[in-house]
Amino acid sequence: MTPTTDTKEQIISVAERLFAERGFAGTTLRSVVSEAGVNLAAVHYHFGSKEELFRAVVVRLARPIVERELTLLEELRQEHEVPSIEAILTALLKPNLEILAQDKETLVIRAQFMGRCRTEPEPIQSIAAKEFAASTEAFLDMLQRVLPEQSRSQLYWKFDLVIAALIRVQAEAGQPFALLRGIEPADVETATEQLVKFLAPGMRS
Amino acid sequence: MTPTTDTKEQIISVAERLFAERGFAGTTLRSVVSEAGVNLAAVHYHFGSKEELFRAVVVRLARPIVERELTLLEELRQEHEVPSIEAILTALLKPNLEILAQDKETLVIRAQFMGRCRTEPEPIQSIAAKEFAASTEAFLDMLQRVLPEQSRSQLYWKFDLVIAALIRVQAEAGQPFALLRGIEPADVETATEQLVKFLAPGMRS
DNA sequence: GTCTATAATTCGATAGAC
DNA sequence: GTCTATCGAATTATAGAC
Repeated sequence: MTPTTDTKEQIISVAERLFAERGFAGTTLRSVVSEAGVNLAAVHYHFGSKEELFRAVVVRLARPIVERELTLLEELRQEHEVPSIEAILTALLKPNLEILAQDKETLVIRAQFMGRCRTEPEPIQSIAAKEFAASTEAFLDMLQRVLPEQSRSQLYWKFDLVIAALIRVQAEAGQPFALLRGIEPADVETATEQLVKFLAPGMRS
Repeated sequence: MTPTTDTKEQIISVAERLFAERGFAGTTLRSVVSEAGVNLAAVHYHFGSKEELFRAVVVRLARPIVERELTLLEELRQEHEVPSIEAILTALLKPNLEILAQDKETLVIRAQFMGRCRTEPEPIQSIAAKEFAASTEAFLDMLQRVLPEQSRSQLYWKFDLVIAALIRVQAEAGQPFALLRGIEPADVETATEQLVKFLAPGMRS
């Protein structure tokens, strides 16, 4: 590890937490560098601007999630001609909740950050959307194969509500009565199952 | 109408839209007064601070919705000892879709604003929660009577996902593939029914 | 790469004339 | 109630020494 990498990663980690807690506009670079223990100028040296720092946070978080989503979807396609709704939803939801549990300390932070990505004003939201939405069409196509009797527009708003539920679960993670309360992998497993159970019947109706 | 009321209402209306689009921290009072065509000092004269302006926006939006929610819930209570899940969800969702659909121009704005209320950092979120959550306990109690076998925390996160779905439907209203495309009473009726169908099975599971 | 110092702007809030 | 003018603080971003 070079000192550069340490500083960059340190900045990204703190920025991730503060963006998650306070949003983009609510987060100042001074608060980031203060908590990161680095100099203010380091942000502009390594990232160029506040906006590019946000992109760096998104990229570090989104890439492995989207990758795993597409992998699970491809596995599903090879195993079954027509998978179950539950299996498809699990392939969508699990990577999102799973990756949050890799590090106990950052679970809540990353969940909240992902929720923020969908609610930030432009052009911030688009920065996040480009990294996160790579798998959306793939999931819609798969759902259409399982539910051919439903119109595309019907699948569209239902899929939208699934994402809304996921985001809400992520954003509320760690709260007293939230679905995703804990930090153990078992909690993520349980949360995924319950969320699938909650959403799957509605997809069919 | 006194000039005072006009100015106050004008500020609230513009603030509602800008808070919805850019969030609390992302909205400057200067942008509000600029679009409202009033003086910067008028905000502090009428509301005292940016935070109190936010509260004024919340109050104007939330009060009639919460009132109608509680009315429908009370009617339900007098009609049936144990109402159906569908009836309860309808009492919750219909006022929200109904009121927002009264004016097409403000529909999306108010929906986005309601979404923001749940994602703003403290102390902003609490300001909104106090006005919106007046009916939350009533609905949770009613749901508990219909679903006594489910734990309170389970009902809590499920109720939370219902609200998340509602807000998403509102935010997407008017879009080509959205569930709520039109603003006619028939559209609201249909959207409510479909949304209830989507959510009710999950409440039982 | 990291630092200090500061430029250039913008913010919420206020004082005081009218 | 509404206005101009401005304060004091905070912001992003940069210049330049080391």
